[in-house]
Amino acid sequence: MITDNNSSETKISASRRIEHALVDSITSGELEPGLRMDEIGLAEKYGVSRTPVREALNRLVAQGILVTGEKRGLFIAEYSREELGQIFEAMHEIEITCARIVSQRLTLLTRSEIEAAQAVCMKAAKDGDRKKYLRANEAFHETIYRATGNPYIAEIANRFRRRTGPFRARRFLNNDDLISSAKNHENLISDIFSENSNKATNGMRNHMTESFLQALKAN
Amino acid sequence: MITDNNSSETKISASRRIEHALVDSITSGELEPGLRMDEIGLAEKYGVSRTPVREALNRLVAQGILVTGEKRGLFIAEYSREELGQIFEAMHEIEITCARIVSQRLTLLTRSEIEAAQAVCMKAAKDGDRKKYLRANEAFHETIYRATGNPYIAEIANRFRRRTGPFRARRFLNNDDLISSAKNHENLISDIFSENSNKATNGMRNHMTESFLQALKAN
DNA sequence: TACGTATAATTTGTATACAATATATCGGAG
DNA sequence: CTCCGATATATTGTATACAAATTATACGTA
Repeated sequence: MITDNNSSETKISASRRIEHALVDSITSGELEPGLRMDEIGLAEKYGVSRTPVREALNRLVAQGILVTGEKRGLFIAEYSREELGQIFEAMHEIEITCARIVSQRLTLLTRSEIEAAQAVCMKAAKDGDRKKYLRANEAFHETIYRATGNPYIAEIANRFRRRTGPFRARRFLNNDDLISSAKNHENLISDIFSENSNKATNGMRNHMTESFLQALKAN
Repeated sequence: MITDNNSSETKISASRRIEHALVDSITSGELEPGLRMDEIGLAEKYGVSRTPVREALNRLVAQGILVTGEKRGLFIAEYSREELGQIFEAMHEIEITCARIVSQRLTLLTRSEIEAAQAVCMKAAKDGDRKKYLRANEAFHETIYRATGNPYIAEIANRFRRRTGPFRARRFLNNDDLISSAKNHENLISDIFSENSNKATNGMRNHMTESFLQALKAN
């Protein structure tokens, strides 16, 4: 959902605020998959009534971040090994498509943005700042999505990233993992910047395969 | 959103009922893009209060079927020529991905299902039953999505189909258009059934290009 | 003790109320 | 006659209330 522009001075409704807060907590892995979302508890926590909480939860369900389980209530989506394989495959395919498109449509601006995003990743990795790296890594991939010039494709890719967030977050255990991930980006970038569709496709394929393997190990 | 199983004897909430009714009316082109969704009007029409209507509308927004316009209120999404190009490109890429995956994973069951779906299309086309053909065509594509064996990819594809529904619906003007579309399916099927990824990719590419051209003409 | 049943406590879905805000209508000044 | 501003109207977002349905608890019986 093509989120709202500039955060500054935009009057934001309680339901949006809660939605964003929850997406943040969930994708970062702070709230664990399987956890039940308690309407009343959330309402109290955010100092509002159930109504805006329900709106927020509804939107998260539509995004696949929450699901209705066996019991009553909404739960943070959790996936069996097989489902995890499927959802990563889907993300994989979208990412590859993005990489191919970007490699065909590079501009000075998009090249710069991608390099800038990568610089932030590298710095966070070298500083050993795990939390910062997680954010920078997400931003890096989002930059690639945007560089397709197609907001609809970018949105799909972002949604998959949000849904798989909690499972990917677990994989960065030590500082070497961060460095290794950032180095991977370098290869990916050079494949995309080659403006060769096949190279870009394979570059992203490798990057995602790597990423998936580590996620599988960690789950 | 992986809709609820068997329609029979499933107790369905008012908000779901309204959501489904609206999705139906919108994707079939019955309600035109740009139309404003009036909460109060809908509440009266369906004999409920604003609350369930709002829930339904919220979900449609999350699916990109409704958008917030300049003025107050929610509107059926309408797209500029450029946006239409982008959204069709996105759908195009997903469909191609589906076709490739299906061609690599055909089973006796999925082959049969695809052929059965096509038979329904052909019959509707020959009968000149436009409304029936529209439904059969959607079902045909959905069958292909499901044949990927990956519900997450299938869901994405279905969502794009719903979003572009109103624009594709316009293109079938006379009976020849129906026949022509159904014949196109035959080629697509033989490309997919060849179990050759490249053939399947190109087959779907051609099919979608054709479809997009006609949609552009009609919009 | 284990099971089934009645009762209590939660929880969901919907209705209604209301304040805040955006849009429309109207009237007057230039 | 056109533009501006004040007032009226409509609409959104949120709060609260409540019935229906689900889940948990307690109790009695075999």
